[in-house]
Amino acid sequence: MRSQRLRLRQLEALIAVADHGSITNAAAEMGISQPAVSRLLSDLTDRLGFSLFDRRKGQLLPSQEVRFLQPDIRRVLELMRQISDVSEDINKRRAGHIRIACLPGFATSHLPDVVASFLERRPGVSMTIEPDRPERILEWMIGEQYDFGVTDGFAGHPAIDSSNLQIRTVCVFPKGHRLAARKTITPADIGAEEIIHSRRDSEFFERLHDAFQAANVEFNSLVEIRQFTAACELVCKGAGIAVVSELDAVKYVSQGLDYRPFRPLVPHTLSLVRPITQQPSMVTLEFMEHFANSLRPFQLDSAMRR
Amino acid sequence: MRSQRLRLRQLEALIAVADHGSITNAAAEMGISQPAVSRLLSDLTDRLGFSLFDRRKGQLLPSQEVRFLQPDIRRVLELMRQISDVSEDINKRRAGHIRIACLPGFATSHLPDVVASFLERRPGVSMTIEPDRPERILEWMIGEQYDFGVTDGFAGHPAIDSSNLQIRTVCVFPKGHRLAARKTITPADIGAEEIIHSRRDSEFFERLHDAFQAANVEFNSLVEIRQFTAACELVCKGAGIAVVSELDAVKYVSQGLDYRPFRPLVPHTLSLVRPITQQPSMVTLEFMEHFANSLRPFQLDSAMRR
DNA sequence: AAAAAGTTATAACATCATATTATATATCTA
DNA sequence: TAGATATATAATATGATGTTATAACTTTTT
Repeated sequence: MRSQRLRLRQLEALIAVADHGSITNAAAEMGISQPAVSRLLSDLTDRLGFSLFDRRKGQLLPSQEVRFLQPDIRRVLELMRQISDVSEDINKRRAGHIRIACLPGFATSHLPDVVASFLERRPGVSMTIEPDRPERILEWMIGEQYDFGVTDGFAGHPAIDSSNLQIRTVCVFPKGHRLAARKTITPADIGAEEIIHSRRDSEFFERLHDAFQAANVEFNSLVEIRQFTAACELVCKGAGIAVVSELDAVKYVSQGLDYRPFRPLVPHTLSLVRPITQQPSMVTLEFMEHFANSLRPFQLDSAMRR
Repeated sequence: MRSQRLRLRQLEALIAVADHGSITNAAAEMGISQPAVSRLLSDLTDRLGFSLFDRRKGQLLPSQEVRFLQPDIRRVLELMRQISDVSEDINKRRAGHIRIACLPGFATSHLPDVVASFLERRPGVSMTIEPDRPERILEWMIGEQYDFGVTDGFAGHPAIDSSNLQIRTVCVFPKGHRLAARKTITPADIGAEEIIHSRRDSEFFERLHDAFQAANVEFNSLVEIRQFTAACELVCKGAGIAVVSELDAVKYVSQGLDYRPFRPLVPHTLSLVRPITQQPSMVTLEFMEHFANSLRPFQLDSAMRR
């Protein structure tokens, strides 16, 4: 008769009685009948093999043995409650963890706003953000180390699910610059300027350079740099001008930068990537949508492209 | 249908599947049938409200949501196992905690041996030992702060259960002392010696003093001190002689002390006390018996008293 | 593409845990 | 000791958890 498995319900009854001093009160507290609790306790006594309570003046006091076990028992019950609560939160998309890999520029310019607004109403959600080079971002995705990635000019890979977004680009210059007089800016307008631009082997540079060639304007290179944000910093300091994603440009208006649309349209291709094999968690899906929405105002939509 | 309470069994199944990659293996591991596990999981899915596993190449991989919950779930299962194990140990008297209050002398002389031999074969048992004055020991008992106490000359109290033991006493002197020539020592033998003795208001001093008076020998007081152990220390240093419990005397033979029985019999009364209201834990009962046994060799039994 | 092998889900049912109500028994209070 | 209160036991209902049998689905092999 040294019976069965230890039951959670028995432990709940034990703690209820310890806390309320009588089986009757414990039963009321648990919302079940007194005999139910009585039997839970007698079963538990059989199971554990020692007496659980001493009766003193009508009060049931936990035995020394029970007192010794109580902390662990309470921890179990607390953890069960917590698991329940957290799974509730997961359903409300209020708990979980999202691992994001992105370009370094993104981690400092656009992403923080998006992340902050996302987390604001989701107290149980946490994130890991890993800024790195595009090649590493792809590795993270393939290895399923991260749930979601932001990179640019992604060519495609069998293990990676991606969607490319065309982001509007603008010509940036220091506030008060002569270019501020123009409504849009063309290669011809900036032939005389020194240009800060992305790497020569990048897809975006190639497209920008083509635009200058087509307009028969010389491309006057000053600095080659990876990140649009760094280019903006340099422009702010008056080092030169640049054509960058509008996404980055807007962050620098408060720091003395001004910008105008660049024509012809030379969009910057942003790639949202994720591991194809792994089913993303619900909260990750929600974040990806949230992120995509945050880019919508900067996207080159069909209306504009015409 | 967002059903019932979270079941332990469901969590066990979840972890088994996560650990063994398939429902079939998990079922084998748990020693139950495959459909049983299948149903536990489907019930749990209903309960939690999100999918638990992604199938990839025939392997079941835990979903992101499950991975997020896994640490807590494992902790619950581990704690349940632990509660089971500890309660086993309690039954074998191998786990528990015993709070002992005793006279300061006891804490350094007799008790350590008894405690050490008791704990040796009981890995899960821990103790609190509080050395204090007799008055405090009684307070501890009345307040149920401690499980067991050792004091002396206890008069009785409605909240305290006690048993008094008569411990043989001996006359102690430095090795090589002239008294070593005698087989037993009487007041007449030590009339010339300076005596180190317990407090004048103690029951034991009174009885000792009476013995001297009955023998018509002057009691030559040198030092009055609470503890027998302290008296032994002084005797070792050659300060004088003393009549102390044999219990304490034996600890000092290795430190240059010698002793002989004292006549007439003036036993020292040791009191073992415990709170009367509180049922002691099984391991405490066992310790009290162990402790009483350890005193038996020093007890004045009826055979000796004649 | 079909067959074979393996895995999982569903159905029908047995058993045990956990609840109920009714009632006997024990314990406390006056 | 009587009455009030608390607890245990009995009879029974229901849900959780198990079983076996079998259908449905996947993956691998032919």
